[in-house]
Amino acid sequence: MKPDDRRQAIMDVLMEAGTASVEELSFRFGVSKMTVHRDLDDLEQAGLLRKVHGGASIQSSPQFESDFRYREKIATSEKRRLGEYAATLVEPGQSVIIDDSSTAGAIAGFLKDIRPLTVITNNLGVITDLSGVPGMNLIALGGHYSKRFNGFFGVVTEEALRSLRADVAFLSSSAVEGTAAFHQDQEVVQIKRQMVKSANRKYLLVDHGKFGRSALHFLMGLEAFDAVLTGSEVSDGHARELGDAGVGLLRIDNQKIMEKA
Amino acid sequence: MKPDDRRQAIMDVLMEAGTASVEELSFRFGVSKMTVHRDLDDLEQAGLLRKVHGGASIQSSPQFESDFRYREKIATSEKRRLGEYAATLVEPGQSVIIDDSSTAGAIAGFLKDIRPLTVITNNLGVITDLSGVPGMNLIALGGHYSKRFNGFFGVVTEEALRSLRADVAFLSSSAVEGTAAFHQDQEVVQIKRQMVKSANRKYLLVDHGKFGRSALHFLMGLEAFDAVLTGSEVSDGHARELGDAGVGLLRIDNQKIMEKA
DNA sequence: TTGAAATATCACATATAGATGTTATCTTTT
DNA sequence: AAAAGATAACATCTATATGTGATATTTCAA
Repeated sequence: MKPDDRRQAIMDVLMEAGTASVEELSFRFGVSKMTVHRDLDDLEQAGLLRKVHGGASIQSSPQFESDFRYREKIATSEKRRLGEYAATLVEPGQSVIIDDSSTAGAIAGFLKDIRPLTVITNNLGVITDLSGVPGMNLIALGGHYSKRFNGFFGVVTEEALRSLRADVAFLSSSAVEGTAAFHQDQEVVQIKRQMVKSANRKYLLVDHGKFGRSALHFLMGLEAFDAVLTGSEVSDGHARELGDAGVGLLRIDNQKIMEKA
Repeated sequence: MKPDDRRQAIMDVLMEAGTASVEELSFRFGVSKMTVHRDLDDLEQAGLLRKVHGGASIQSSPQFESDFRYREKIATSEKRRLGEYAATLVEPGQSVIIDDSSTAGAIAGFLKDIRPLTVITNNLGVITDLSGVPGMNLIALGGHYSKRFNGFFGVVTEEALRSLRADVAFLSSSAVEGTAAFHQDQEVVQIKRQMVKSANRKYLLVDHGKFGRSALHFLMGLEAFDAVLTGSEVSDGHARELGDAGVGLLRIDNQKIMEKA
């Protein structure tokens, strides 16, 4: 295991647990405490965690939470799982919309083998990821770049979307309360709404942590989506609530779908 | 000097001279012939050159020439020079269009200090380069991605451009013959033309090697540009030809402008 | 507040992977 | 076949990563 891999792994541990001791990390990765200290210093330098006496804890200010570098890491395993499953909903030859979220972005990696394929996105991560994949028709949505979301937004984006039509769209939102999705940014909301309009089938991908939270702007009701994909970790209460409202919910297990409500 | 730097440097030499001997490279970089061999093997593996007995020569099939990985490397110093000068034509607060070319792309690095600034581009290299620069309002033009040009093209791109207006545009073309610019790709031509329409001042940046060559599609007459920027290496004959036709030509020296025709 | 225990840091020693050079041997060119 | 060049195998060198033990700092309880 190389240093960089170990550091990534440390972040993964932190993302899960929120906090970890030097002792524990040292044992877990089979390296000295000194090495763990050096890793933590490095990661702290990069602004990814905060060292505390005895270990480290994850940065978690509100400002930090909405930073995409943070968001792209949290719940990585759940996101990968959702992404992997979502990719099975796509057939070769289709066109797919992917929004600016890191959750939807996780699909990109799994789409590389489904060719030919058209991918439409305003997500810079996805663009970088898929540019140069042979057999991949990559359509970028322009717009002004937002560092916070690592994507493109605005009238230009919206107009470009209006002239396009896709088979499937994969979106995410930062919060799900009751049977509606919410997002903290008006501009992002605009684009997501247009994406839904421009696609035949629509799926909302949200990790279980998003349930029961709210955000400033109403995005849309969940009934707008063909299905909501989330991790099996989601509480039965939330699952039932959606089921009662007639919203299709797919709880994705590590191996397969758990339940089709 | 690190291995990767040396390999890059070897490519630079090759780009200039077209061919180089192992002996020569070994001496020039102060390493053994064995090391040069290893470098060349590596670069050959990456498809960037062809080994021949005694040295290496550059890959130079027509297909390869129009590959952006190749284009982004040739005449680097001249391009940097043009880019650096071009940046002086931009004032803080303005909006700037940069096209898909690597020549125009070279401006990006020099624009980072001119803030605030709006940059409009379909060049993925520039987007990657400028995303995250604070004080920079980066507007990407969408469109379908072309690996060959590492940029975005098509109706979407064109439409986005139509709704935008910039103070300055920096373009390049693959050939200049007489007093007209040419390009090998129809789709690219479309976008460049719209860029010119969407900008107040327009500059064409071309390294001296582009003069006297031609390409499939007529792009536009040079009189459409406020000035043509090129290296001082350009022949007097070509310079005179432009001057006679009333086209503004700026020959950029290593230190300053040589001549203002 | 103070001192013992826990933890962190520092400076140096060691280990390791990658890069390079050398020489001998094989291959190509003429 | 001789000369030039390429390759292979091994030795050496170097930067980076890691570990160790000494020293400093922090924590917490008395």
